[in-house]
Amino acid sequence: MAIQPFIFTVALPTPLYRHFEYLAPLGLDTGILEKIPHGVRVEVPFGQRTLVGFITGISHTAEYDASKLKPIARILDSEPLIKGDVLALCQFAAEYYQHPLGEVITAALPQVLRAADGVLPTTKTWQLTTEGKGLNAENFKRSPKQQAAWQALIDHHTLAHSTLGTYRVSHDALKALTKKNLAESVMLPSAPRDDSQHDQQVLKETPLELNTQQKVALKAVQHNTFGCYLLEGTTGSGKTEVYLHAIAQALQAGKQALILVPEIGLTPQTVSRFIARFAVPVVELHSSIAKGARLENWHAAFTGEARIIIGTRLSVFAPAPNLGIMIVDEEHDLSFKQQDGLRYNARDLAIMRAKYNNIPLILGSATPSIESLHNALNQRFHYMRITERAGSAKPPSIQLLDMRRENVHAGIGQTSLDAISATLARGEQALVFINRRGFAPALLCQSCGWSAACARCDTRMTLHNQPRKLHCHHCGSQHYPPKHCPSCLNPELTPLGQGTERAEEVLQQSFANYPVHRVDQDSMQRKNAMKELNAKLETGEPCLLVGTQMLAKGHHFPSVTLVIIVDADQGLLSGDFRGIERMGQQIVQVAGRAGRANKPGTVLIQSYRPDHPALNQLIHEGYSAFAKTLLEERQHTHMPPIQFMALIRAESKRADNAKQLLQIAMNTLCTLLPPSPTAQYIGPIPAFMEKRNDRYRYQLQLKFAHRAERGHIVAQLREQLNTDPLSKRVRWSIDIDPMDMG
DNA sequence: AGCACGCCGACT
DNA sequence: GTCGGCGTGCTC
Repeated sequence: MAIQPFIFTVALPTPLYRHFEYLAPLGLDTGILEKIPHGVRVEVPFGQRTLVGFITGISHTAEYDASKLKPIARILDSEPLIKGDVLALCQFAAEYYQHPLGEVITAALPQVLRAADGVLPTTKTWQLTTEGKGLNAENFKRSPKQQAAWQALIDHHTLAHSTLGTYRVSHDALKALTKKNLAESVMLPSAPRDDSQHDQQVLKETPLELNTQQKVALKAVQHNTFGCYLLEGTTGSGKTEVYLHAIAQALQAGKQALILVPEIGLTPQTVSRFIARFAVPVVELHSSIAKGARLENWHAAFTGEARIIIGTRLSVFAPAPNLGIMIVDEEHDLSFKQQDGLRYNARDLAIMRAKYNNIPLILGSATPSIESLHNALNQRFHYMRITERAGSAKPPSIQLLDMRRENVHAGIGQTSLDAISATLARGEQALVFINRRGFAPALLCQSCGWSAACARCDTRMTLHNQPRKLHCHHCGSQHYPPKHCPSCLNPELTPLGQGTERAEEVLQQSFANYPVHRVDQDSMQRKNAMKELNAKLETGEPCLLVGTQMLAKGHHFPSVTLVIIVDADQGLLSGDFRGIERMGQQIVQVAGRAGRANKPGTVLIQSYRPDHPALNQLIHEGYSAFAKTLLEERQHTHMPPIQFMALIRAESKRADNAKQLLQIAMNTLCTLLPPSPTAQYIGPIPAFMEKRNDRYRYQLQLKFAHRAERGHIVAQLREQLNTDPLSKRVRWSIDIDPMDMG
């Protein structure tokens, strides 16, 4: 009988939507080849370079011309790094988001392991040889130490060298067994999980008492089967306490918990709350953890040693062999959606992962996304609401200010200034929210109408004062402001509109006796800036906080009793159909910073459109009613989550290239599936900012009534578009379930 | 995506 | 004379 060749299919990190076939590495025998599991990393020659890929299949016949196959250079792992639910999740994501599998798997691994020289931390581990396994206790009658060692290896299969003491296994005995070729020590990449820890105490501190609504919510989650639980609770309602109780149950059952938080939400305080509560290993995974530590944390999750894993969106791919519960905190947050490359939504992938593992998933937010609300009202999610505030905290009183009737000083109304004055006089802290960094969003010549524009983008440049420079917030270019108008030579140029720097300046002048702290990207550059600020705020001394979004997320300011929202209307101006939803979420999130302690808070919302129905509904009936109305609107207009969108984006230095590619895409689409009420295509249309960073950007908006149809059509479109030569000269991408139309 | 090959313009 | 601009083609 002829020897059957081994053909391995390998997923590679290239934008080519195929798998590649390779011959077995040289010098390995059949017995070993047969046992190479899927998901193992391999180093392979690919054209002129070598890449790290992943085994996705083994067969004896090649689809590709067998004479052109090259052998695998080497096998990098003794066990797969991507397997089980994570592998399934990668496969799902690759298909759903139209991305090559090799790139998805590569993205799912920590940076260090994407390179061939990256390996898992190894530990010296003892195991029996085949010969050793074949023996029985009788063989050791005269050497009890060796018998004990042998018995321990029979019971546990492998023993990490560092744990010999705890198992009362003698090193000498093992050496003796090794000499007789009954045992051996190998460097294994992962320490096996110690199952004896299950009965150990999980809690380190006494949990807080839950109120009735929290108890109801917790009871609902007490299932160890798949289910999505939308937990809607205002800031300060004690959502986290519900998470902690639910996690405790999973831990007590010996399971792991995976918690996803927004990018900005992963503060040391968040992590320390988990560490304080639980007596189990907690690891965090996000971009500001150093590479080496990230590999260690990832590895601890991989072996099961880490029982709680907290991380940002990428952690939805974190390995966890024994997952018992997942949590997505602030599930409405935009940072769960990756905005380039593999454009996945970690919240949506979390649902899939919970399904694969048949475990519960809690989605928590004070301001649920319209998507999740839809699922909740649909009964696809369990809907739990906490309306009471935990402890004695009182909800803030919210007031809408009609700015058309206000005396305005640098964007801040007299009523607001009076309220700030009174707050400071009472010895309390106030927060002013302006979602624009810099001094002024425009620099204008009032005699001829010229304004400072970015040369690379279709936008005005923002004036910054420290130092005084014009910045483009879209491409990063900056230069000094001209001394006079370049068009009419007028020496007086006027900064137009309000940014955080100007608000800080004006407020510092008005309230000279109190400190004013600015919180934005620019002022928080320094590593410990936030920490230092928090220390100042914790004294409870009266002060003013001025800042952007940064103030609205994650951080708690317990002494703040007054919140001013300067530009509530800004969201109404954006072209995005989600603009109003964003505005509402932002207002509620910022408002939530007020009155968290026992002092009642006040929120003043400055608006030039105080009669806007959505804004009024939000303020008078609350976020839920507001969101329900938006959902009804989406129902009438067939927008997501009622229908399913895909965006084809294209950009190029020469405008017509991108436009032309999208025109080809449009024609292809119309051939694949003619437009109908259940499949609508718009475009090519210019993106929200047509020119950005010297590139012209266009898009095609696709809307389908059926999710599966979107999948089929977009997959075919992608395939056909890739055969067009123009597709190589234009940067283009497919965005499934886009979160913004920019 | 990379990387090589290949053909044309403007420099030491 | 070469250095380097980017169009084109290929990757098991």
